[in-house]
Order: sequence, then structure tokens, then C-alpha cells
Amino acid sequence: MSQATVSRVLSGSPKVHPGTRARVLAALDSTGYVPNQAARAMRTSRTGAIGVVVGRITNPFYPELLTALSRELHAAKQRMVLWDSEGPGAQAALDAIRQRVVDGLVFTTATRDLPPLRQALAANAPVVLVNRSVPTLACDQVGSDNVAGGQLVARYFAASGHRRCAMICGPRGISTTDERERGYRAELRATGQGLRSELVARGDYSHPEGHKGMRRLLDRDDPPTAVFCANDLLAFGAIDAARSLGVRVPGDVWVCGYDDIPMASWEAYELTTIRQPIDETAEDAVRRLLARIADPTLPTVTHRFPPRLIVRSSTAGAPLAPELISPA
Amino acid sequence: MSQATVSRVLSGSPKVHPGTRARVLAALDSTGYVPNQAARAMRTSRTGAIGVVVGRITNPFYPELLTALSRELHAAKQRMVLWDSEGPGAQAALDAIRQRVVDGLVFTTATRDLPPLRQALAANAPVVLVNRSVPTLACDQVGSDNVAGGQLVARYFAASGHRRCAMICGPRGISTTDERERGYRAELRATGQGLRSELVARGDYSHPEGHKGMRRLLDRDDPPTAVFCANDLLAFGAIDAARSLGVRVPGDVWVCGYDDIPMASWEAYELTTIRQPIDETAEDAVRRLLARIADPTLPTVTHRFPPRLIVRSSTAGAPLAPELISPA
DNA sequence: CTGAAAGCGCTTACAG
DNA sequence: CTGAAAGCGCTTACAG
Repeated sequence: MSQATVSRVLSGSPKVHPGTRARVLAALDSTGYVPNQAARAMRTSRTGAIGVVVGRITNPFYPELLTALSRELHAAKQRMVLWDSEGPGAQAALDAIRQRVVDGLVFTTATRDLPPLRQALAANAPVVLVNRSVPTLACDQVGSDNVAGGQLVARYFAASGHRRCAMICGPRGISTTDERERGYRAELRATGQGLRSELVARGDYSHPEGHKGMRRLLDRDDPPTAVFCANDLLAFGAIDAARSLGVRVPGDVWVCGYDDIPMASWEAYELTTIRQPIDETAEDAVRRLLARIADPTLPTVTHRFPPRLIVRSSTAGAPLAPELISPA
Repeated sequence: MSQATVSRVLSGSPKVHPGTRARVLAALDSTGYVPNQAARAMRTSRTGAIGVVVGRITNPFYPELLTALSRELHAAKQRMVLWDSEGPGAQAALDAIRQRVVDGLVFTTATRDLPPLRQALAANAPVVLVNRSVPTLACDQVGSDNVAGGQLVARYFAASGHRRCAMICGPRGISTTDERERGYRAELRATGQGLRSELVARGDYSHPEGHKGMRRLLDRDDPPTAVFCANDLLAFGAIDAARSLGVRVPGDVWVCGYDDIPMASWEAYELTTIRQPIDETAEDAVRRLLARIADPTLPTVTHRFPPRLIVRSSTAGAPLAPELISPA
């Protein structure tokens, strides 16, 4: 049997005699032969691997997203090469696409000015942005409709009678927090109250920063009665801060997060939050990326999943009536 | 300039004329040439990639470990290919080593009977076990000294006057929980009390199972006064359960975890726990694996890092005096 | 349906 | 110090 025939059997080519196929399979089985992937990659110029850049793994949202991406990639028979966006990860991902060790790239923590991302796009590499978005970039982008999410929270607070609403934001320049703030602010304005700048705290997406932000807000003579935190991690910090000051949640102040990470439903927090459909997001991102690898001329698409309000006991209001949830 | 010369410049060979080198570098720069990694891998039979199998990403310990492994691998100029041990991840990792897409494998969730792990070892693949251990396996193993950790907790409880000590274990057959239990049990026996089987709860390494275990223990007529949880996640569940029943921590019952994940220091928990040196663990694991790839004849080593008790306010005792901490 | 041959893009003896 | 050539292990026209 020739090399060529074995290769045809392996690739499932129809032009192999069934008898030959059986003999090849038997030989393969007895020798334990496994094709060398590097040789195959060189010949076909397809690596079967996708690079993924994730960040701030201290935020449990990323591990969740990573797990979902891993599942989708492996379902599509792709390997996953991982980099941490802290440090030189994004640059390493760019090198990998240039060296042809991955066929495409998933960025989960893109910001406007991530040079390796720009360079990857300039080199025509297949790229998809997940979670974060950068409006000016010509690539597929998939994530939660953060503006609509912020609006939803504002509408929920306002409809429940809150007139002093605050927000604890993440770092400026990061699309998720900026968009959530924009929606929240616009909708508070629409309900006639607006978002006063003294009632906006800002810090890293972390528990300690949520803690600090809430302390500052509660320290005021007119503390807010409802606080929207740009993600769940900030919300946990905010709740812990309120408790440490003897302020009851939701009795004295309501707290709402964003992401619905697993911890949000733990008894310690019971956090009202906006859920992102992580599995659908990962599925959509992988599907689009593989489609683009197969056909680089595809038009780029930005896909935003509608937010969903999950009410738990860090707020005391019933969930919004459907007519309040649908876009105004 | 020939292909060979370019290759020599790229590999930093000393036998290139400085002038030639400069011209090559200039040409490289102006063309933006990047060598194809698949071709290089085929020629050198080194991929520059390491496979990592992680699991239960719902436990924040794994993301921490993953981040540390990522940092160490990239510092060593290795790419990281990732699989989730839930599902067919371990099998995919085995395939990858056979197909020569990775040079070695890191397993973080090995159990005694993980066939792909056995097969990888049978195929003489470079493998290191991190976190979990399997005594009968001939491969490098790196992790916390869990037996000593369990002993340390028992000594701390006993020295603080507790006579009704309980444990919430993880799933049987997983080395971490089994070893921690063994140490805890042995030391409780040594202090004259032992670990009564009614005071042992067992379940998945998860918040809900810790919750359930604690409820069961507190439901007794003689509830325990101190509970050792096999990991932090179980401990958080246990603390939440105690609170929901109006049982004060540490006033009525002490709780101690294992791992010292970031959440352990959050205000909501302030969990006393055993710290694992994650960075050193990852560094040691990567170093050993790369050494084995370079020289497969190296003897296998099991390295255990000493545990360290971190006292926070889920227990009320001062940390142990040094003479109590050192091995009995 | 099958096999001989070319060629993917490197690295590394080997000869000069 | 430099280049021509072989060869790593595949896949795929091409010829039969």
C-alpha cells in the first residue's frame, strides 16, 4: 500500500476500494500509526488551531467564557492555544498568526488601542472580538447588548420608585462598562432623573474597588437608594461594603450587577444582575470565526445578544413587566 | 543570500559574517518575513507547545493555576494548548501528543484511572502532574503537601481547644481531598479525639455541596465546633449555610478551607485556610517538564510544597506557635 | 481505484 | 563563512 492510499483512507476519500480501505485500517490499527500534524499543516496550510486571548482571569466571567469557547472549539475539531492578555499575550498571539501556528484569533479583552489586534487585522488575519467591542474595527464582534442592559437596569430602578440612583463603573475606555453606563445614563435621563456625577464611582473591575466605591457613595449626606455595578465582581464588593457599614441590602440600598457569574446565586450575595448568554456567545463567535477562515471575504458582522434581568434578593422589586423590558 | 544563511541568522548561529547578518536582518525587516512554524516543527521535531489539561473551571483555584502556568510557559517561550478535563479533553491531549502538536503534557486533574494519562505515559510522553497526585504513576508530580496540610488544621483546632471537629470532604478518589482527610484524621487521632464518621460530610468540590454538608452537620444534637473543608469553595458554602441557620462563624463554629483563592480574603468570608504556593508550583512543574523533554531519561520526582496556615476571621484562634506548625 | 512524484518551508550536515 | 542539496512527513494533482 502506498503512502497516497493511506492518506486517502485517513481523509475519508471516496475513491478507495472498500477492501483496500479495510486492509489499510487494519494496518493502521496494528501499527498504532498517527499522522504527524506539522507535516499535514505544512501541506494543507491549515493548522486546526485557534488562538484565544483572555484576560483578568481574576474575574470569574472569563473562566466561564473560556470554558464555553473551549467546548465550542473542540466540538469543531479545533485546538485552542491560549494567551493571557495581561503581559505580552496579545503580541504572542499576533506572532502565532504570522508563524502560522493558528488559523484565527479570538480576543476577549480588546480595547481600542491594542496594537497587536490592529496589526492582526492589517495582516488580514481572521479575528473575532468577544465580549468587548471596538466600533471602529473591521472584524466580527459578538457580545451582550450592554447599552440595552444598562437601560434595563435604569428602567427597573426607576419603575420601582428609586430617585437617587448611582453607578459603580469599571475602568474608563473599556467598552463593556462604557456602554453599560451610556445605556443606564440615557434611560435615567429619559425617566426624568439623570445620573449625577457625584453618584458615579469608578475603578478596576474588582471586589476591592466595588467595596471602595460603595463606601464613598454611602458616605454622602444623600446616599443613593440603588446602585448599578458595571459587573458582578464590583457588586460583590459593594454589597460587602454596605454590610460592613451596617447598611442593609436591599432594605437600605439596592444593588444590581452585570454578567450573572455563578457566584451571583450564592447565598452570600443573591445578586440581582444582567445575564449574558455565555454559551450562545461562544458558539456564535466560533461559528463566525471558522466561517471567516473558510471564506475571508465574508462581510464583518457585529452581533449583540439581548440582556436579561435576573432578579434576586439584592433588590426587592418584582421583575419588570414584559412591556417595561422590551425596548422603549 | 541563501535560505541556509537566513536560517542561520534566525537561529543566532555564530558562524555568520557580521556584515552578512546585518544585510539579512535588514532584508527580514523590510519584507516582514516570519518563519513558518509547521515547517520548523517538522524539521526539528520540536513544536514549542505544551498541552495543559485543566478541570472544573468553576473552582477559582484552576484559573489561578492556569494563569500561573501560562506565565511560566510563555516565559519559557512555549505556547500553551488547553483542554478541559470535563468531556473528552484528556483524550484530545493524548491525541495531540501522538500527532506531535505538543512536546509535553501538564495534567492538573488527574485521577488514578484516567486512561489517556496512562496511555501517554506508556507512550513515553513527557508528563507532569500538578495539584493532584497518583502515587503509583511513574511521572513527575508537583503539588501541595496535602497530608501535612490536613495535620496542620487538626493541630490548630485541637490546640485551640476544639473537641468536636468535623470535615466536609470532596469526592472520594480525588487525591487532594483524600490526602487532606488522611492528615486531618491522623492528627486528630494523635491529639486523642479522632474523627467520628458522623462528623464527615462528603460531596462535590462546590459551594452547594458545602452548604448541604454544613446543614447536615449543624442539624445534629451535638454539632461540631470546628469544620475543616477540603477546599475553599466548600468552605464558602459551609459559611453561607451556617449564616442561613443563624449559627455564627466563628462564634459558634469555626470554618477552615484549603487553597486560599482570592475570594477567601473578601470581606464576606474572611476565610481561614491553607495556602498553596501556586506560582512556585507552576514554575516547578514547567521547569521539570521542559527538563524531561530535553532529557527523557531523568528520574521522576514527586515534589510537595509545605502548607501554610492563613488565619482570618472564620476562626478565632491565634495562628499556631511555630513549634506547633513544624512537623510533629 | 492506485502509485510515483512533486512540493509545502524549513534546518543541517556536507562540500567548498 | 556560505551555498547547494537532502530530507522531515504529509497531500494531491497526474498518469496509468
